[in-house]
Amino acid sequence: MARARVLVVEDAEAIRVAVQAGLTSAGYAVLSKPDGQALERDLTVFRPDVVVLDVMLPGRDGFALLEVIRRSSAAGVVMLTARDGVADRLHGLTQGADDYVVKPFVLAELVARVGAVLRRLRRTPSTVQVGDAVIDPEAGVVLRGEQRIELTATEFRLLCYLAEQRGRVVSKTQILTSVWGYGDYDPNLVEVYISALRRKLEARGPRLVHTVRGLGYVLREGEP
Amino acid sequence: MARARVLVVEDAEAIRVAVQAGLTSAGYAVLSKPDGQALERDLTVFRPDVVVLDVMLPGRDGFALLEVIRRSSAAGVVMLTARDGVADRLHGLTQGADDYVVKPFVLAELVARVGAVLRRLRRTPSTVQVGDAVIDPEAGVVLRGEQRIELTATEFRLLCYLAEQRGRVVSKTQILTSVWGYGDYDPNLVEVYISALRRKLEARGPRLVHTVRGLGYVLREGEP
DNA sequence: TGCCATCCTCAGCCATCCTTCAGCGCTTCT
DNA sequence: AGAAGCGCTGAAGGATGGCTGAGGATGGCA
Repeated sequence: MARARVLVVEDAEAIRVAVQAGLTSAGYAVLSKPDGQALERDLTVFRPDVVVLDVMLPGRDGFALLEVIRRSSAAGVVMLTARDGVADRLHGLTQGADDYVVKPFVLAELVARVGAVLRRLRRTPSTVQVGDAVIDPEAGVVLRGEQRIELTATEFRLLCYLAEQRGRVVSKTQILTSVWGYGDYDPNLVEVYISALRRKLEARGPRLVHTVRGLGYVLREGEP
Repeated sequence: MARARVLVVEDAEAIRVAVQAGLTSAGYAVLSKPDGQALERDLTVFRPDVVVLDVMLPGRDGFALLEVIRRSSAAGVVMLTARDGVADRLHGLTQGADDYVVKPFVLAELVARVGAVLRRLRRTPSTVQVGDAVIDPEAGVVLRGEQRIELTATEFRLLCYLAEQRGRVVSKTQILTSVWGYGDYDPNLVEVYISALRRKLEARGPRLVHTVRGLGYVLREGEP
């Protein structure tokens, strides 16, 4: 099942860590940042479905970032504000935030609000996550941590197939017919491409494509 | 643009009158009722864009009415609740209210929230921004930084399609059917127009139309 | 009618990718 | 221990996909 992605921008580390933990255990893929420094990059690379945004930030403040988000993505925005005044709450909503939470807040409430915004946007995330790798077949993007991985078309199709079947062992024959179509191909072709895929995907990080000798390959994190 | 319609369901007359006055002077067309008796009828006849709904009502309560609204209309819902507990707030959001206001509330805040919900529902960004480029399909204008870019009709339609699908890889076939319609066209046609588009759009500035070999093209800023 | 901008086709060039092959290491079976 | 089987990887050619300049066809406009 594909997970929705949430980007958290919050400078207070205690809160950031807590929010990350809460959202992660609620089943979201979370990326958290202490500031909006690389916001544009994060929006285009990580492509969050929802951004949780602190109002008070070093550098550009939350409202400035909100405008950036609105213009260059379709993500929902939940703002965090320490200021309780009606004026600020109005400001946040008027500027076009989808929702806001006043600090201090109950973690469960933030999680519920993120969920509500997602439901409202009726986003159906298409990405697959395995360990710290994110595969987005629509966008043609593969991430490992925050790093983009460049793959050729065939490598990408192979990875997408493994991602679709992740956790399941698939034979070379299955892979051949699914990725290369019907035709007379050498099983070694799969080996060659698995090899290339590993070289790129597992350059910095633990193994994700596991060999099951005599049976085939599995995509999953952790031990074979 | 036509005025947005707001239906208010609130049994306390003082509040109902105040809310009606506030929303009316904010430019909305308002219909107010003391209960949800004729709710179905009001939804189909008055066809509100947003319903302001009290949680505590004689007869069916707010949550029951919320379900009715969700089933038989596309209206947004702002709930009014006298109870301040987190449990109820979560309940309201979980049930699918678009927002809620806790009594007693500042009238201006309710108005702002109704406005926010409306904006959210109508969230159709007319312009798309990618990097320092702005594309306005309705106005037929393309900007790169401060500079206007002159495009031919076909180039513009191509760019608009890419902008619509920004961040997503689209194949030449998809582009052909979307921009040129059904017909027998050579995929090279797309290549020719991508080439022309790039010459104009990326004359002064980094690449925005990226080639994904074997898959198609993407419009996005930053790395391929 | 004649001009001009735009649209589409064609063909050559280049870079990259796909596929095959061969050799090596590890595991498993005799 | 030896042989056989399975999987991994580097190298290399041919094949493919993508880019671009040129030119004919089309249609609007004076």
